[in-house]
Parts: sequence; structure tokens; C-alpha cells
Amino acid sequence: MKHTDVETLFANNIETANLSKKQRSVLKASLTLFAKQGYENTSTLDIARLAGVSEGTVFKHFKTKEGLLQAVLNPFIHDIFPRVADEFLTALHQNPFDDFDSFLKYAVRDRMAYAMDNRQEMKIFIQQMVKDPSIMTKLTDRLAHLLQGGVDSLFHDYKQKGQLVDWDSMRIVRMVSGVIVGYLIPNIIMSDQPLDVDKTTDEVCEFLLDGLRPRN
Amino acid sequence: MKHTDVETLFANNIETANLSKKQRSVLKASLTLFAKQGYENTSTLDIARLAGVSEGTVFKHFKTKEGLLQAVLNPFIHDIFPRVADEFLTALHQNPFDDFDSFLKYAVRDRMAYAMDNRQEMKIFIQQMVKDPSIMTKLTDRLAHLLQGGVDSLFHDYKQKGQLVDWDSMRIVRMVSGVIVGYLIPNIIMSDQPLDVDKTTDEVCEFLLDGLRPRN
Amino acid sequence: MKHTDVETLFANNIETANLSKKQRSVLKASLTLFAKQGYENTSTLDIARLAGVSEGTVFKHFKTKEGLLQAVLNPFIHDIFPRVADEFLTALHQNPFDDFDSFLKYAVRDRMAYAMDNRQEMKIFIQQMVKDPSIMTKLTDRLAHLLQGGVDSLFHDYKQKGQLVDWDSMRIVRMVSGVIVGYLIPNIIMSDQPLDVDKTTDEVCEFLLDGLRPRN
Amino acid sequence: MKHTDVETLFANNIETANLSKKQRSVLKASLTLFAKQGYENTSTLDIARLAGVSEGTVFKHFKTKEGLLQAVLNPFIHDIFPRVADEFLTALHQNPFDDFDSFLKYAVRDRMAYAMDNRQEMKIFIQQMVKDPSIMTKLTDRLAHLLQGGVDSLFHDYKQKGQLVDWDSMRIVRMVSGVIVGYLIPNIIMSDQPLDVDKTTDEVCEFLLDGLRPRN
DNA sequence: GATGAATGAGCATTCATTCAT
DNA sequence: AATGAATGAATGCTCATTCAT
Repeated sequence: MKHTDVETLFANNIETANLSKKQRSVLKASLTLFAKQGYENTSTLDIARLAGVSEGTVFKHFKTKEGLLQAVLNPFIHDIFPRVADEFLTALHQNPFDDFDSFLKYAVRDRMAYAMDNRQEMKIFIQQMVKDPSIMTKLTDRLAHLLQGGVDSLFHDYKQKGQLVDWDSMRIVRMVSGVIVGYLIPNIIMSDQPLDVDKTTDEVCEFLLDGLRPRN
Repeated sequence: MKHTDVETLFANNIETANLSKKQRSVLKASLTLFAKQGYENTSTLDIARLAGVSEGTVFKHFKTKEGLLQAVLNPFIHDIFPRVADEFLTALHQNPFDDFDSFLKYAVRDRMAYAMDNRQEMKIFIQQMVKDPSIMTKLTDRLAHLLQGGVDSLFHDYKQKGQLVDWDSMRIVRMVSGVIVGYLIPNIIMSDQPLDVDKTTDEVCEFLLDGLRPRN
Repeated sequence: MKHTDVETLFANNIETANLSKKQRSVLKASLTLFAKQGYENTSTLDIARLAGVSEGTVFKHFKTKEGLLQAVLNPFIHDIFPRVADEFLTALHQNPFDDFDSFLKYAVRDRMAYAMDNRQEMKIFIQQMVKDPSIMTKLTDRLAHLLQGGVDSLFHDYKQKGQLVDWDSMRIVRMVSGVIVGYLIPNIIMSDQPLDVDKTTDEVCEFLLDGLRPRN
Repeated sequence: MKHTDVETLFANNIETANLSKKQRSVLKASLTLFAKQGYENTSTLDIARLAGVSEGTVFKHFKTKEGLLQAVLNPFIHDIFPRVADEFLTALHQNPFDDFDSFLKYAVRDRMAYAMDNRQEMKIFIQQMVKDPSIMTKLTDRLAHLLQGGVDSLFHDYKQKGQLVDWDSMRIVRMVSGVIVGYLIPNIIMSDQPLDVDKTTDEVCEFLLDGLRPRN
């Protein structure tokens, strides 16, 4: 069960679909350069050159450099992340795990691997979030809304079976993602040292499982 | 037991000490503006104006804008953060807690409050780390080194008493700080919504304590 | 006796006649925009949008933006203004006035009303003349040629009857139009305050007829 | 009795006084180029080159290209034109003329010569007025205010002596300047054909004094 | 040490014009 | 004929940095 990586989704994105070949290459060049050197340190000329187009072309469709950034980030917020979340929830529903331990391990490993596969893209997101918090709000709102329904039913059985603490589902999600984020962010940012997904998953889960064990 | 805030430490900082009044005001203006609008979006003229000096003065001592950034960040890495860590460890040693629960609650609340008190300064750090990972490496190396000795002796008793899982001390530190970081970063960045430190501390500790409970 | 306004003449103009519907709409859009925001501040994209055509279409027929301007101005010089002048002279000949006073009042009121009715179009002309004096030369040459014959016969009788000073006809024309221009230009340019044509006509004529010499 | 020309006044202008040598040369270059090729067709690089400075220098003091235009025009509105008007009124008061004929001839010739001497500067003014009518409003308001008091006393005697029609003084001023403007504007704009000031003065005055009514 | 005028390379953006479809 | 994507030169403007005073 392999997840689709962001780049593929990006290429097929609905908003991206009606762009010409050149405009798509502008978008891709922006993604690459923003990730590598940051938004502010990337000039529109850099983008044009990497995309193999004229500078005018960069502005013809995207109007401003900021518009280009939005065009890079929006698919993530409105399409890719939600789709990924959905894909993930579906996968979880289709492969039911007998116990919460296996479930958690699968989930953590999967999302961690996902993030590792898409480091570059994550980095832009993190960089922009640090500057413009509204992006983060938009994204978390959107994801919260998406997960709200899905996770309740997922967690319900495990709670019944006494394998999972009877907390509000979103609190559990926050804890788990908090720990993962605390682990991943330093790694994503210092991108030269990739993470050992298996080892980290084991460590994280051992810790999470005892934290999430039901109180007797 | 109140911690000293970063700004006071900053003013008294050893590297900062031998600067003239004007140069110090340049440094302070940089801190303020970098925090508010980011490094790239702050011009040296902005800094000069806020500091009440000429543009030439900004460069007289600090050579380049990058030098100004380093002058702002270095005290944190080499002086302020270590001193804060030391202050914290000392406090912990001086106020011994009978059980790990009380200890953890104190520690978490204290560091959380500390971060909340110095949001602005943290924000520059986060922003720069995202762009220049080496800053993070430098900082974590330095802190790791500082804590290594200190925490071992702190945790030893609790481990003996069967109140704390017998993991490597740094793994415990990483877990705890991971959870805290996962909680704080979103809040620091979206600085308009301050965090309820007490409530969050309780939530975080409830979770951490079961995760860190020794295995039978 | 109502004069035809410039827009109607423009639409029926001989040079304009063999244009396609789209090209005509390009020309009309140019007229509107040049008048409203000036030639330099109007982009060919603005024109294309207002005309409801593509940018390519704008250039298909008119070759350059300058060509577009010429296409807008030429009808005025070669067709519309002369036709208007002719229409005016004819009207004067057909409605002979017994005395020069009545004649002058009619003429002044008519041309003044004409200019007021076509402010927008006048404005482009004025703006362009200021930049490219050759337009003015072309126009004045053309009008001078047209009036030369016509006015002589018109003025002759009045001069004979001792109602009009015996100056060269063109000097009289120049004086009269000078005074009118001095009155109108400020008003056309500051288009928000329309002029009271009747009142102004009376003032201007009183002055033109008696000058500054006191009435006995 | 020779009037001071605009360029000299411009150089000594109070607002202009505290500019550095280079900034003054930027201002002078702007004046020259705006007059020669119009505001829109003059690039800031053109100005920099003619002024013999870097492009940055152009913006250091004047902030924007529009600011440069204002810096060129403002002295005219706030300083030069008023000073010229004052100088003119004073001169008229100091050299009393026995009859209105001599007075008018002197005044017309003087202002006409003044305008001819400063064609280039006038041209910018006219060009800008055509685009931004508010400039004209500002100027006319200012001049009207200045003349209001002065001309009344000047005209009073001539009116008493029966040499000047008993109209409102401003109406007389408007008529006279209207005729002069009607004569001058075409000439200023088509700057290659300078005007014969003496001949034109005679023509204009003859007309102004007696109107179109035949001499008995 | 401090000043601030000057620099000039760099940047985002605009726009008339072209051309393949 | 019409389209509109693409072009690339040009433009107004910014900013870190230098240096004469």
C-alpha cells in the first residue's frame, strides 16, 4: 500500500490542470527554488531561467510573485493535503488492524514516510507558515474538519476494546501529531540528515502507546 | 522562583557589554524588527531609523547585515540559552521534588511559561532556523552538551524509585521537548492567541506521565 | 438647427467604414480610454479588454499603438472637423443674420455648445497636441484653408455695413477663437464643472464687440 | 525694468535651497527632460544620466518619479509664479501710466515676453495641467488670491478717468489673460516658431482696447 | 566615532509586439 | 480573421554598502 507522492499529485492537480506547458514549468521551478533557497531569496529571473521561459511569462499568468507563491501553496491546502488525508483514512478503514498497537505503528510509519518523501515541499510550507501564520490556520482548520468525522469511528472500537484511552479523539490526534511534528520538523529543516523511519517509528510508538494506554 | 527574561539577559550579555550606547540601540532595534517583520523584510534603514542613528553607524561595527543577524543570534546560542538552561537546572536541583510527577509538572510549566514570555525572540530563532539549519545544529549541540551531565543525576533518583522509565536520559528529554515543541510552535507562530499555560501543562503532563511510566 | 455630434460622425467616418465590427470596437475603445486616462496611461490590453477582443486583434489592423492613435485622430483632422466646419459655414450662409451682433452670438454659442458636447474627444486632442505639436499644425493648416474662402464672403457684408472692423478675416477669426479657446480650455480640462454656455456667450460677445473701451 | 527669469528663480528657490549639488542637478535634469520629451516619456535613468548621478540618487531624495515632478512643479505654484506676479504688480505700481492704453501695452508685452523667455518651463506646466487638472485649480486659486487685492486699486483710476470699462476687475483680468493664453498656448507648444512679441502685443492690444467694433 | 549622501547592482513588474494555432 | 500565450526590453524602485566630511 504505497501512497502517491506530492509531486505526482501536484502535477495532476485540478487547478494546475488548465495551465499551459510553460506555465506548469514555471510552477514547478518555483516549487523547486522556493524549497531550496526560500521565497525571498528566489528572484523571478531565477524562476524564469530554471523554467526555460521569459520573465514576462512568469507574470502573464501568476500576476505577481506572491501570486506564484499562492499558486504553489494553494493546491497543498485545498487539494493535495486533504486528498492525502482522505487516502490515508480510507487505507486505515480498508485494512483494519486487530489491535491499536499495530494500527498506530502503521499510521505513524506511513505519515512519517510520507513527510520524508516530500521534504522539499514540506519545507516551503514550514518556511511560509513561520512568516504568514494565516496559512497554518487555513491548513489546520481544513484538516481538522476533514479528520473530525473519520477518526471518531476509527478510534471507537479500540476505545471499546480497552486498548485506547477514552479521550476526545482530536486530543489524541493532537498528541500523536505533536510528537511526530516535534520529531520531524528538526529533521525536515536540516535536510541533509535523513531520518531512519523504522527506528524512529518504534521509538515514537513505544512512547505514545504508554501515553495513550487507558487509565485503569 | 521567577526566571529572568531574555531581554534583560540580552541587555546584560557579555558580548554586548563592550558596545557603545548607539551600537546597543542598533542591536536592540534589529532584534525588534527581525522579530516583527522577519530578517529579509527588514531594511538596514529601518533599523537605523528605529535605533535613532545613521545608516553608516549600523555598518560601522557590524560590517554587514548578516553580521547584525549573527550579533543578534549569537548571544542566544552562546550565552542566553545556556544561562537559562543552567538557571533552570540549578532551580531544579535546589527544589527537589519527592515524585517525578511534581517534578515534570514544574519543569514543563516553567519552560512553557518561559517560551511564552519570550515569544518575539523565539520567533526570530524559528524563522532563521527554518532558513539556516546550521543555527539549529549549533544550538542543539550546545544544549545537549549542557544537559547531558545535569539531567542524568536529576533523573537517576526517579528511575531508582521506579517512577520513571529506564530510558537513556536524552531520549526522555527529546520526548518531553518534542511534545512541548509540537504544542508551542504553532502557538508561537500564530502569536495573537496566547496559550493557557496551566491547562496545557496539565494536558501535556497527563500524557507524558503515562508514556514515561516504567514498564512492568 | 442641431449639429451632429462627433461620436456619430466618427462612427460613420469614411476611413472607419471598411473596418470589421471588432476593429471598429477597438477604435471606439481607444477613443474612450485615451480620453479618460491619456494615451500613455492606456495599455493595449486595456483597449483589447474594453473592446472585447484579443490583444492580437488590436494589432492586426492597426500595426502599432501609435497607429491606433493616428486612426483615432486622423478622422478628426481629415474628416470630422472639416465636415463640422463646413456644416457650420453652410448653416451660417443659409441663415443670414441682419447684423453682426446676432451673427456673432449665434456662431459663438454654436461652437461653444459643440465643444461642450464633445469634451472627451477634445481632451484627447488637446493632450496630444501638447505632446506632438505637428498635430496642431496639421489641424490649423487644414481649418485655415477651409475657412479662408468661406469667411471672407461672410464677413464682407458686415464690414460694408460698418458693423465689423475692417481687418483681415483670418485675424478676426484668430481673435474670436483665441478668446473662446482661452475660455474653454480650462473648462474642458477640468471637466467636472460644466460651463453655462448662454451666460458665457453673452460675456464673451459683449467683450468681443466692444473690447475694454467704456461704453459711452 | 527686466524681469528675473524662471531658471534663476528656480535655482534660488527656498525649497530647493537645502538640496545638495547633485540633488539640484537631478532637479534641473528633470526640468529639462520633462519639458523636452514629457513626463511619461522621460525615464528615471534618462534623468540620472543627464544629471551625472546614479539612479539611486534620483530616488534618495525625491522618493518617487511623481515626487520628482512635484518637486519640479511646486516651486512654480508656491513660489515662482506668485513672486513673479508680485514683482509684476509692484512694477506696475511703481511705474504709473497716465492712460490705460500705455498701461495695458506695458503689461501685455511684459507678460508675453516673460512667457516666451520661459517656454520650456511653461510647457511642462501645460502638459501636466492637461493630465492633472488639479494643478491648474491650485495655481489659479493661488494667483486669483494674489491678484484680487492688487488689481482693484490699479484699475480704479483708469475706470474713474473713463478709460476702462466698469466691469469687475477679475472679469477684465480673465478676458485679457484669455486672449493672451489663446495667443500663446499654440505658440508655446509649437516651440520652434518663436513669436514676435512687439507685433503680437500691438495686435492684441488693439483688439483688447476696441474689440471688433469698427473705429469711427 | 558618527553621519548621510551617493552608489549601482538587483528586483518585481509592465507592455507593445509577435506568431503559432 | 482572430486568438492569446509568449516574449524581452524597459522601467520605477529598493537596498546593502561605501566614503568623504
